[in-house]
Amino acid sequence: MEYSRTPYQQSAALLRALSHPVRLSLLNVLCEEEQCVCHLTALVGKRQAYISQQLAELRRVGVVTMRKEGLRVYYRVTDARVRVILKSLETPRGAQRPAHGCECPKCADKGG
Amino acid sequence: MEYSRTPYQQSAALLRALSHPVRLSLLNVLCEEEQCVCHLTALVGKRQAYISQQLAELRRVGVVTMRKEGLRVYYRVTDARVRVILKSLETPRGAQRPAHGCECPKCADKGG
DNA sequence: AAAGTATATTCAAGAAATGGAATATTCAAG
DNA sequence: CTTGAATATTCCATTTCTTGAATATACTTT
Repeated sequence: MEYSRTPYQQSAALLRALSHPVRLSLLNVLCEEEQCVCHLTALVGKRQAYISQQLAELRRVGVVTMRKEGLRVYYRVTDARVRVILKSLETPRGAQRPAHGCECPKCADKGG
Repeated sequence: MEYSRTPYQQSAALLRALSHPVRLSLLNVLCEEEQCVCHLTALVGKRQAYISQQLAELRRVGVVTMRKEGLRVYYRVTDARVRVILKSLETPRGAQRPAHGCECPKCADKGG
């Protein structure tokens, strides 16, 4: 698992953790404010064990943190990027400016 | 595969397409401006067929579009969310305000 | 139409994610 | 220390992702 050469490895791992319907809905709630597991379980409408699994996944990449208080466990978002990303998902798609010619390194800068 | 109830399904698919080191590096280049496949291949340093595979994946979720011009094929980003997300990945993590009590629907709003 | 170039697609095997079931852990109360 | 409640973890079968290899397609030139 020698997976840490490109700077994209870590970003990819973050995005992968987010790229799941249930985890997204969890984060969406958590982005507002800290919540306990029972709340999250009720909101998402899945088994508690399953919710815990998904929360563990989110912890694994460090986007949420848990805090115990008696029997309850409270989760909250600890990575600001999550909010930006979740918010951007609501954004309309939008397009981009057209094109221009090609200046491949393969074509122009070919001196290996 | 009856997977289209939550609005998160589609967002998750988008994020999943992005959550890959090679695809991220492709998008990073494409976010600047349109590029041809040979350019992308040279930049990323992988086999051409492989790059095409990843570009196809990105096309599948609609974040890039291809345009033919002779033998060359030019790709460009067509989903504004991609830029926001990629940019946010460079952002420092940042933390969040503390906590408060719990008001589970399970606890308070229990009238099922 | 044959040959060459740039790019796309298909196939398959190994790796990883998914989600259910059972079970373990932790804390509070008695 | 036993019981019960809230949450976490482990195990496993199934599905999905990954990526190399081979091959196909599309366009240009001759």
